[in-house]
Amino acid sequence: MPELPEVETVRRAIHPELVGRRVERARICHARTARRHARSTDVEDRLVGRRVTGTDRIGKFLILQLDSDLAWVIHLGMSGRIRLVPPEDPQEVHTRFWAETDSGPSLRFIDARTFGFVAVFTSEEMSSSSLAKLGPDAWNELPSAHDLGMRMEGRSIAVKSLLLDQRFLAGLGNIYADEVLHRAGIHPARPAGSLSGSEVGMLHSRVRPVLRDGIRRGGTSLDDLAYLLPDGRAGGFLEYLQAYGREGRPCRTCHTAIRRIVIRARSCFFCPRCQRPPFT
DNA sequence: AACGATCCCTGTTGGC
DNA sequence: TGCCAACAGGGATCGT
Repeated sequence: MPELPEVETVRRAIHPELVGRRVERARICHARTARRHARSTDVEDRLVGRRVTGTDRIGKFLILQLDSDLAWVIHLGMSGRIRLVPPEDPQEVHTRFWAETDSGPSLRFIDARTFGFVAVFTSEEMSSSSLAKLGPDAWNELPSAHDLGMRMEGRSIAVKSLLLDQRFLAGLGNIYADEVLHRAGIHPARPAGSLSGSEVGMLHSRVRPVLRDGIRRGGTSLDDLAYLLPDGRAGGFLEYLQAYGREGRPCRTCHTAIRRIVIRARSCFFCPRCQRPPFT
């Protein structure tokens, strides 16, 4: 699934291709993809004629800054994919949005399950949108271990669920949360407030290295349906995962079989030996 | 405020 | 081989 490393990979790939380009044509092909606006044409009308001045990312939200103080916001959801292609390339199935630039590549948004969206926000709309509720970015603004510990204190919620809460920390999804917990040796069902100081320190210390490794490999491409790089290649982090999707396979540290449990309707993969369960 | 449950959506998978 | 229910999951929303 596209999480922080995947979105960051996309951002880095499209930055040199799109910054400075002007949008000449834009089309929402599936109304749900523009659901943050009253009408699909709001997205199209606001985009056409605008120039891309920069790129940004907050958590899993990709932001293309535009002139006229507008922000082009794209969320990949769970099956979203951004392609940069020559305008004459045939359209892929499940193309939900496209934009053509002046003498540059076309951006295509392909999203089979339509959990993703495309929006163009004014700065006022940005500050009242869901982006304003995001917690610190797990890559660019990771709080200190002390700060994280303070915010976990007294919380009964499973630490895995808290890591998925984008208001707590923005950018981790199901894959990277499991990877962080495995590398930190912490069981996903542990109440967040039950972690010792040194456990919070371990957790904190694994966040950026896991994200860094994911970004280095171009993210995780799970299957044909989901995330790919903008040039169509698959990300290479799948074979480096230690926990996610590895049920029954040996832990890379201790060779114990990885287990799968469900917490809050989310799969959690963990090593029962390296990640000790909570006392109950 | 904190937390859990439910819904959205559709390609894939597994059971019969 | 064909059919269909179950499954996957980020974020919004609602109930307790």
